[in-house]
Amino acid sequence: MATERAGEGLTERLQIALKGRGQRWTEQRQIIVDVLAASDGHATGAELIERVREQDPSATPSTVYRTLDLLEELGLARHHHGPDGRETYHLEETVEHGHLHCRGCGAEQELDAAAAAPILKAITSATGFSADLDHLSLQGLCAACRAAQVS
Amino acid sequence: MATERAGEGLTERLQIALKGRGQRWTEQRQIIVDVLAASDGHATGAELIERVREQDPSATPSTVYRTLDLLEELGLARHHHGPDGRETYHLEETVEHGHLHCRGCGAEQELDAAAAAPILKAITSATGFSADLDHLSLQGLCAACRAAQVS
DNA sequence: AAGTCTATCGCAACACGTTGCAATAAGCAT
DNA sequence: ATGCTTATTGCAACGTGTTGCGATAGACTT
Repeated sequence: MATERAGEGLTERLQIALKGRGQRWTEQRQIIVDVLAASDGHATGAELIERVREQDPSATPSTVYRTLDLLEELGLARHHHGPDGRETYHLEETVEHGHLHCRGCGAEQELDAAAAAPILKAITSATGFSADLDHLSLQGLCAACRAAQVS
Repeated sequence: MATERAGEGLTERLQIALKGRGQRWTEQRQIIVDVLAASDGHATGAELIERVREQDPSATPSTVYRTLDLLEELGLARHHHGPDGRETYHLEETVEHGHLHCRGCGAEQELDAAAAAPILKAITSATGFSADLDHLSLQGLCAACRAAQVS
């Protein structure tokens, strides 16, 4: 039961993708991918750095952020911005999804692809824009808070 | 035509609102409101600070950000996060609107209330969530880039 | 196996935004 | 006008994320 090691398939995919771009596979990148795989769901940059440092205290923020950027370029990871502008990262394996932040109760809901489909469709027909679900981060009032406020 | 001075009505509204909350009207706040009014459209925190400093070199970032937060609490200003997580602020007088960032060409479109209406409606019916248009910041591909990429 | 090229790393400095605290000054009461 | 209360300010330090640069070390060639 590998709780720390990313699936061999993922590592392999990465090595191949990197080689194809003339880039290199390093111990650090293995650790960062592992950490990202182990923290399924979301993790902020700071959390990821902390966890990477547990395995390799010599790791620095710049390396972690640069690797995250690289993983995004390769389509293996994504990030989005929370309501406070901070970033959270997750592996692309995670189902693509959006986020809803309620400014009333602070709750955060996820928005899966099925629920988002009509929204994305409305966006496209209103604007011609094809929006990325993974960057869709809405703020507003959830149903409960709305009911409470209407009074 | 006052390009630097916020409308007297606005200033008055502010003074009254502040007094009602046991808070104070200061020179700094006047300057910040003026700057915000003069930079119609959007301005980042850093830009606002710079412009405030032109009028009062002793102003500090903390004061500017705290005042912006205050203006938001009073419903006079808003901020939203760009695709890089940085913030942009604008007066509430500005028409409420959302933003569309194209990851292909980097273009930024505004989304006015009329165009957004069906989108907000779709969000509500899919999730029960009542989304804030001013925080609606989408990323994706604009129509032109989509056409170019489909090739 | 040794050498070469250059991607990656660690470091240090920067940029934006936030927070705690002591000094200042706004607004009220006398 | 003078003093009092406390909101506001400036400062300094911190947190997150980014960037430039010299040193390190992968991967390939010979």
